[in-house]
Amino acid sequence: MTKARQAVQEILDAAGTPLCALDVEERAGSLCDPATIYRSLHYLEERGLAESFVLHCEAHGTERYYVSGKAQHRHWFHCERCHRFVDLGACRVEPILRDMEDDTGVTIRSHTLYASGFCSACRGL
Amino acid sequence: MTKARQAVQEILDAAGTPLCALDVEERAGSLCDPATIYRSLHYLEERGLAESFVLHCEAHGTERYYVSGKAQHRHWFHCERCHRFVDLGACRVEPILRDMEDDTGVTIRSHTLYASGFCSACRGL
DNA sequence: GTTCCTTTTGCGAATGATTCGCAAAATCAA
DNA sequence: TTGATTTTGCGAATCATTCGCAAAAGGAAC
Ligand SMILES: [Mn+2]
Ligand SMILES: [Mn+2]
Ligand SMILES: [Zn+2]
Ligand SMILES: [Zn+2]
Repeated sequence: MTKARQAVQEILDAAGTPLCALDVEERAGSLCDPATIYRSLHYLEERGLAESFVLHCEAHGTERYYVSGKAQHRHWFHCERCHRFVDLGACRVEPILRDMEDDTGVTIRSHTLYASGFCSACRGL
Repeated sequence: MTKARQAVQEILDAAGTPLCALDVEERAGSLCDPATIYRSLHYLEERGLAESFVLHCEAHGTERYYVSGKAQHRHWFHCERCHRFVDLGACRVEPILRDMEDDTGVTIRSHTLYASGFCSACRGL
């Protein structure tokens, strides 16, 4: 584990919310080059130490977000107004996916689920 | 409804699988400029005539896929080997999302769910 | 701690999907 | 028709991400 990879891992572990590459860069300061951030994220994801999903938000465009792979697999909500993520808790769709596998014959190795709308703070605005 | 928008709508309605912008372009032939394809897709999505999701596949990178908004809302599986989509059937996660709303206080306006792995044809390779 | 080999990094250039600016073309309403 | 509004084509610009490559770092025997 190199210094850069270690730092990225710790940033994700401590975040408590999905981070895009730029978020990680900011938190890493001048520790390493942006390209190394990307490479470290890939490195961690390949080894299951990080997970990612791609979210499209009207305001920010398409961005890939990363979370630590050390926490329990969970899903996220993205607020279209304040652009914060809300933790929706541990994954509840595994049984449904298993049904879908039975129905269609596919073998599911991974899935992406996220929701968007307004968080409770932004709802009445 | 202009000629270009009409054509894009018909392409999505007839597709039976999610299409990326390039797929739509190919099917539209020289009917219009690529920029007009993108603009038409946005136009249709704003009006609920199309839906999209962003999928990241190791082999193809990050791409946005569109489906007709006229069919029932459903979810898709993406094969990591042959890169075809398999229809997973009508959405089954609405009740779970409603529970998540109750648990967290967020208001969900849309959600994205897709799975990936190997389709039945690619499984034994 | 020197030597040789493998891996990682920085830096700048390239990519590729998508978006923009703007003037021409098409639509629409009166 | 006419003038206003919307849409389109085309090329340039964006922007996140990736690449190429040479320098730097790390590692395992001598
Ligand atoms: Mn956002
Ligand atoms: Mn693919
Ligand atoms: Zn909010
Ligand atoms: Zn397949």
